[in-house]
Amino acid sequence: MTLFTSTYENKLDWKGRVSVPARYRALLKEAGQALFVTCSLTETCLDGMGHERLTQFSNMLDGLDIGSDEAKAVQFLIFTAQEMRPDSDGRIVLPEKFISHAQLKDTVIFAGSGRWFQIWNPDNFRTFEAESRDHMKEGKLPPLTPTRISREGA
Amino acid sequence: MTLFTSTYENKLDWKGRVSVPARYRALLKEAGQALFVTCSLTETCLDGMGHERLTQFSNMLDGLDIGSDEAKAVQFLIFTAQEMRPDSDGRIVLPEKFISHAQLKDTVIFAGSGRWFQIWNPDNFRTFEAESRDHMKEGKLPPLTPTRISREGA
DNA sequence: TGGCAATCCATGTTTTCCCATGCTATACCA
DNA sequence: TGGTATAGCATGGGAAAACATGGATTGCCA
Repeated sequence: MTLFTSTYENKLDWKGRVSVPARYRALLKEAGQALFVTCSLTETCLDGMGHERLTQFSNMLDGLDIGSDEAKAVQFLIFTAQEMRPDSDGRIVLPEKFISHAQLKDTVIFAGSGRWFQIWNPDNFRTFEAESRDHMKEGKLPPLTPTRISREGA
Repeated sequence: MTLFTSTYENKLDWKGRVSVPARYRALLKEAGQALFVTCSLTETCLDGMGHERLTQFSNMLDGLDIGSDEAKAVQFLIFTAQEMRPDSDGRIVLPEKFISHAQLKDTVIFAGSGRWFQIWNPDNFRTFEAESRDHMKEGKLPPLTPTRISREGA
C-alpha cells in the first residue's frame, strides 16, 4: 500500500465524528482495505491501520500457545482495535474509550506514519513533535541503517 | 473470515439471553458459519467461534496421542461446545453451565480476539485486560518488528 | 394441564444515513 | 498572470433505520 504521510487537522463534533482525510481514504480504498483504529500502546494517541496489518497480528496469535503470556499480549491489541467504516461523507465516529485515551477535544490531528497513521490531540502532538526534534538535535538518533530499514519494511 | 475485534457490553436477562453484537453476527453470516460457544480452557470466560475454527480443533485432535493431556484438553473443548442459533432479534440463550463457568451476572463483555471472541464477566475482563496490557509492556509480546510480523503473517 | 422454552411484539436508545452549507484548492479562461 | 468558475472536501444538523432489551404469548412436551 502507498504510505500514509503528512498531517491534517480536522474537527471532532459532539457526536464523536471526524472526517478521515480524503487522501487516507483514497489510500485505503486503493488497497481495498478496511480501516481499523486502536489505542496506541506507547503514546497518548490512536493508531489507524489497514485490515492487513491487523490480520498479521491475528495470524501471530494463532501461532502462539493458547493462554500464554505472549498470546494475551497480542489479544490485547486485537480487542482494543475496532473496525471503522467511514460513512458516505468519509467520517468515522470515535467511541468514548478512544476519545478519552487520546485526550481528544474538538480538534484532532491526523499524522501519517507510513503503514499506519495516528490521531492526536493537537497540543499533545506538538509536544511529541518537539520532543522528537529535540532528540535528534541532541544526537540521540538511534542507529538507522537504510538497508536495515528497507529490509524490515519490506 | 474478517476478524472479531473490539469489545461490546450487553445485558444478560433472567432467562439467560444476550444479544450477540450485530457486528459479530454479520461476520458469521458473511462467512456462512454457524456460531459455537464453549468454555474457555484457560480463562474464566466463554469462547465463541465459527464452525471452521471448531473443525480446526477437531483436526488437531487427530494429531494428538489419545489420553495425553493435550488431547484431553481439546476433547473437553469440543464436547463442551454448543451450537448457538441467534433468534430473530439476534439473541442467544446461555445455559447455566456456561453462565457459571464464566461467572456471568447481569452484564457481559464480548471481546473480539481475531478468529474468535470471548464472553466475560466485566470485572474478570478488566482484570484480564490489565494483565494483558502488562504482558505487552513487559515485552512478552513477540517482537513487533515488520519483519517478524510479515514472516508470521505469511 | 402445568412447566419450560422458543417465538413474537413493543419500546427506548443508539447509530447510520442523507441533505444542506461553507470553505478551499484546483483548473480554466481572459 | 490574475481573476473567476468549479469541483472536492469538511462540517453541521436532522430524519430514518438498526439495535439492544424488556415483556408477553404461543406452542410443545412431560
